[in-house]
Amino acid sequence: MESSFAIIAEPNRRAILSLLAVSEQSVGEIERRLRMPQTSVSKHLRVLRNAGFVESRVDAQRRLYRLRPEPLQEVDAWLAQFRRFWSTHVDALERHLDRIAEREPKKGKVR
Amino acid sequence: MESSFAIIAEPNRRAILSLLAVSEQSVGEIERRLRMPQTSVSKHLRVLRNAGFVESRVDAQRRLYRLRPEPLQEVDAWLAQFRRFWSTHVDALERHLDRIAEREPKKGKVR
DNA sequence: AGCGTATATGCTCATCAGGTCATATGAACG
DNA sequence: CGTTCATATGACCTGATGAGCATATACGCT
Repeated sequence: MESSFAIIAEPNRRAILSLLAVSEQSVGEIERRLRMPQTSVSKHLRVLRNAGFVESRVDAQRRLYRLRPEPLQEVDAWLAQFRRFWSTHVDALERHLDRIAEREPKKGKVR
Repeated sequence: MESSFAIIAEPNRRAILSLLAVSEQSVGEIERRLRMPQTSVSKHLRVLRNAGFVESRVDAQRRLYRLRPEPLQEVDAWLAQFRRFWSTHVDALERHLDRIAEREPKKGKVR
């Protein structure tokens, strides 16, 4: 389970991360909110901790988990190479639509 | 193989996507550039096409593959919920360091 | 038609990850 | 100190998936 991408491939882990994005949570809280067996929550948290996505803090018998930003930033960095492509793609689409609009001004459907 | 996240969990598929981010490529070109067996490239491309990451165009015996933006944008949208957290986290860290610096000016270790 | 090139598909195998159940650890509190 | 609450860990099973190999399809050229 090396890459950060593999970690967030799992839907339950994404749900946990989304929860933690709001605020620090205990295992029990996650368990209740996601209606997921405690043992499963603990295992996913372990994976997330090993991969650096979360860190835990002890509060009596509870462990409070909070997010750590680095791995998600890594994913974000990988996505960056495609952002350039998105805009040019959108531009191309717009130009395409413009061409159609110029060539076929028959239908007056344009508001 | 539902989610876009599962698709990009595979390293070879990420490599293919990165290649296509530069420009349209044929299967053979991908095969050579990534030094990956053709049959494997074709299979990954199939997965990518089914998930909407790429589309193909026919050029004689070749198939030219190009990127499609939507699924990656979906991933980007999911990441958005954490961006807020990144900045506040950096701020918190800075405030924390500031507090330490003010409270413990004993050790002259600070440059 | 026949051959070479380019790509796709089907099959088998091995691996791995997640769910579940049982159980262990560990702290709080009477 | 024994019980209860909160969390972690280990074992087993099962399903999914990627690699590799063989083969199929399809186009172009002579």
